[in-house]
Amino acid sequence: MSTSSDSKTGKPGATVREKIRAQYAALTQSERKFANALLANYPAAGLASITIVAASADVSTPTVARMVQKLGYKGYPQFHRALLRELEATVSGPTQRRANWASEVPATHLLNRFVTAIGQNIEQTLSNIDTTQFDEAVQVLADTDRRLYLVGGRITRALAEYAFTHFQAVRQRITHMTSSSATWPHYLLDMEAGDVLLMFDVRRYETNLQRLAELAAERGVHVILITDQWASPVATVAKHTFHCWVEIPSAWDSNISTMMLLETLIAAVQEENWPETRARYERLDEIFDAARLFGK
Amino acid sequence: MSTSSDSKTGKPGATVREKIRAQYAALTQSERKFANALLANYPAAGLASITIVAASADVSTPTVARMVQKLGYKGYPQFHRALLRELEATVSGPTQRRANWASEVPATHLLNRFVTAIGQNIEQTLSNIDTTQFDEAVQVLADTDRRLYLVGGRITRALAEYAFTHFQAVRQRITHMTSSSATWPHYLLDMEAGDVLLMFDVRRYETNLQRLAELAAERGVHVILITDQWASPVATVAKHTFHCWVEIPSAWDSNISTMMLLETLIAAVQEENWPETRARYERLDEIFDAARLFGK
DNA sequence: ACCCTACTGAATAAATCTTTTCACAACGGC
DNA sequence: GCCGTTGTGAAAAGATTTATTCAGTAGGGT
Repeated sequence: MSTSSDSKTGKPGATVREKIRAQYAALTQSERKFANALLANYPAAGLASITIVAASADVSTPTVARMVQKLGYKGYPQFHRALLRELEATVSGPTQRRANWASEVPATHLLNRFVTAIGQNIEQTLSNIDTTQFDEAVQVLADTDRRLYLVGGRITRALAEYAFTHFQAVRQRITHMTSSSATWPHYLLDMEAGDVLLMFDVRRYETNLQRLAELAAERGVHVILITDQWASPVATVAKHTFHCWVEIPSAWDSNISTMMLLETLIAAVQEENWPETRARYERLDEIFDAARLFGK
Repeated sequence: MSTSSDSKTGKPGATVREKIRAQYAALTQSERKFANALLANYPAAGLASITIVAASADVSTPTVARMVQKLGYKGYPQFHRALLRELEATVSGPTQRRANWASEVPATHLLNRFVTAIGQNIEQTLSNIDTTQFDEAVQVLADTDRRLYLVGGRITRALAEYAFTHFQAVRQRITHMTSSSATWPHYLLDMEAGDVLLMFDVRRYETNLQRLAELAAERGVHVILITDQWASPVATVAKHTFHCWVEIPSAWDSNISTMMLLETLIAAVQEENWPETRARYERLDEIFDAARLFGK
């Protein structure tokens, strides 16, 4: 469908938004700055004069002028008119309220049903988090005197993996326990009282994980559990439990809210000890740069 | 606060529409002509230059200038700004609804700042998805005549992993290309024209992935790219590209919107061929049950 | 018919916006 | 490290817009 010439100038009838998307790769840094500002407040952020619009995106007027030409408009006034025509069409259309979304995604489209469900899940999850518990868990996770173990179930293994990659950038002494439960006894052997086990367990709950949590708890390990709204049996031995709403119109469960909680935990741990984290990031960058040269 | 002039010009905070209604009796014939044109196409008919706006209402510019002063604005530019602010408020309506997610969590708490950012990312991502492209990509991903390869970068490997686990439940002939690029040539060897490569690449973009995408594309492989708002260089060879907004108040990028897009794709592929998928889920359950007995 | 008042838009001057040019800065390749 | 390329914004020239003035016109009252 999409030909190469389209990607240069965009279809004549395309919306400004579409044109920006089509051209995004070809935009320079400042131009993207403006593009982002416009997309973030579309179309209002493009309906003032070029001077004002440029100033509020914190770029110069020539940058805006150049960009609209890249998008295929002869000049700023033409671009302005295009936005206005779009606005006119949108407002006179039936779905005035959700103009921003509805303009491109029909309400009945799977995308929209899905995002609505996810929004509800996030809302539910958030309103069921006890900030005190959250802050406590963050303290524990940020404490490098404790070794941190990560483990997930069949589906949530990917989340544990994600957690591992990010926590690795933030702190040391982390272990991702592979999913194969056959190897778990070896890890248990090394766990000490005070160590932390961050565990993901959503339905269908796995007996293996429960057994692991029990054994760890017996050894004085601090178990933090991220589970679903119905709560894994692991909750009985966990010191901190977080519930994530996961239902979506589908045969399986969504892990968006789970991931949201995870990312927030990571961000909080990172903030907890920012100077050290920052130093780690810098060193990490250096090493990646070195590795890149390596590969060449 | 309320002066006698308010009764003439309307309350300071009133919308332009309200001000026009309030002043309508005091307007002259030509001014009403313009007022009607504006109300009929609100607010677009007031967002161009005074010259254009006057011409399309078939009145003179002084008429418009006089009228906006009657409404209480110092001049046309101020009137223009007022309309723009209204538009902004309308369009950002759904965003403000997100503020209610806050529930009990204090507004300044990291959780809240984070969730707000994520909400914006999801919204941005959604409004930048072309449903046609989305539907096309789903068709391709659901086609089991094509072999499906999955690959991610350093961070997004976990997403590829997640995609693999779920796609496995939905369809056959899938391969998760491990992150170690040393093994990629073997996979490339087996790729045929028409096969699909679903690739995750968010900044910092990896040269390896770009090279892989190029080689695959040369062999006629259909590359589907999930990237960030700044677009990975892979986009140039990808048949379908999806942009996910990933910025959060943190040193790293959020992959919530990425994951949302992924889950939606999986759900769509699943719906595409529901009877078969359902049968697979049932058999999968049986096998898990059998495996459970196994382990005891 | 006459005047008076209020309204309207052509014309204009001032202000603002738009575009282009150009010099400098940042980056990547050699 | 150097050089060519590319990106960026200050500045100025050119175009447009805005506000005002003012002459002409329409309508209502006497």
